[in-house]
Amino acid sequence: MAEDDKKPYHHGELRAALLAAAEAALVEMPLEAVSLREIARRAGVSHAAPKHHFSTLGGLFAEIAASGFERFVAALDGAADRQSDQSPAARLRAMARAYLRFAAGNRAAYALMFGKRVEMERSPQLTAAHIAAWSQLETAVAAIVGRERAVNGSLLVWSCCHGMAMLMLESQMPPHIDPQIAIESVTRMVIAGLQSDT
Amino acid sequence: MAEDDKKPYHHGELRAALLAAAEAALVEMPLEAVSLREIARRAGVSHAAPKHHFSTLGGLFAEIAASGFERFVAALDGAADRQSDQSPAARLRAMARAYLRFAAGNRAAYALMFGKRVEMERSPQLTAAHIAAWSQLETAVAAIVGRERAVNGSLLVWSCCHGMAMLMLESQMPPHIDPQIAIESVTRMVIAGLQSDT
DNA sequence: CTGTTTATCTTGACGATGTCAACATATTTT
DNA sequence: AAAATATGTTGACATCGTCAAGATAAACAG
Repeated sequence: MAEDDKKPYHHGELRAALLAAAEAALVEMPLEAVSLREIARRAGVSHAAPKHHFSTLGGLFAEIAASGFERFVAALDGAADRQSDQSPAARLRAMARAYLRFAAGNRAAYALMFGKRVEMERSPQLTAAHIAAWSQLETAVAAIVGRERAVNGSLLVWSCCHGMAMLMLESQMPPHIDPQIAIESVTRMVIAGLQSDT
Repeated sequence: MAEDDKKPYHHGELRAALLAAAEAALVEMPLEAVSLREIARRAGVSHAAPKHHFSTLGGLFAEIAASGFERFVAALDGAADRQSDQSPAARLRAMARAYLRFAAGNRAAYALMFGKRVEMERSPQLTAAHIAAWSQLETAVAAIVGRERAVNGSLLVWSCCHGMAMLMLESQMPPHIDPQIAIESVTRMVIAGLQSDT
């Protein structure tokens, strides 16, 4: 109902508009180049307008990271649920695939979620989401190797997924590798490593 | 022989001093906070002095990344050589350990080497070092699984190491995990995954 | 040894940034 | 309707990277 207003002094939905503008900017330019002023510019407001909605640029980014975490956890949960009739190993593989698909499809959010740009400690919501994601994974791993080895096992899985995601996002993977095939192959080997004894 | 000079107009070793100041700054403050002016300040010169030695801040960082790569490749090579009488798997594990030790002991260099802060494409030397590191790893993996599977295998190892290194450096590992034990456990599982069939 | 050229460093400037304070305008509450 | 509050705008400040112009020392030519 507010799409055709010329230029109302009050935007009305500025908070949401800023988040949208930020996400749009984040797909078009590198993270470091996204400034508060740039976001304000894209939203069509003055450079200081965001102050009333986000105390700082980090705060805005933290909000994007938080919503990213929500979708992330949901994606992993969904992937596992869709395989609930399969073996624990199949469920874990589905989660790993979902992990990498999320990273590829939400590059900016992923970078904010796992980068140092937003300081996790500042937002209890963020740390909670982070821990939730971890224990989600740990549960899936425990179904395969038992609770005893779940800690180190989930670290293995997480490291692999995170590392691969980072290599992809920062385009540092060897160019001759097909991501799809690589994902299948690597997830298979990771699970084999999990299931090995010792 | 030049440590006690008062304030010679010409520094004499400014290029080296700037690199040293940058590395010092990088261990004391987050990467994004390290500015050219801060580096100049630490070196005791004016804010524009670095211009004559490094065209840009990125250029200075690129140099640090390049020297980091040299030490990195040497560390991996050395670790493998020291195990030359052991099995290929033992050699690869030694390399993985060396990888993570390097990351932990050269946080700033590692971040610059594998982050987006310095654009690899700009320096042929950097890309060469990067490729060298990869093929170094690929060779070690090929000794275990054959050349056929070496590509995907080395991606597995690299992803795990890189991911774990990143989690450590950005302090996003679950707090209750002992890094040393984790490294041993994860490298063992990774190699088991490599050796699994299919 | 003297004069000139060259490399290095300083100073001052520009536009851009994040953030704050002061002011303007709209919405909500009283 | 008036007052209080929320949400914009404008202007300022310090800091940043970078450039251009001047200052100073070193290297070099004769």
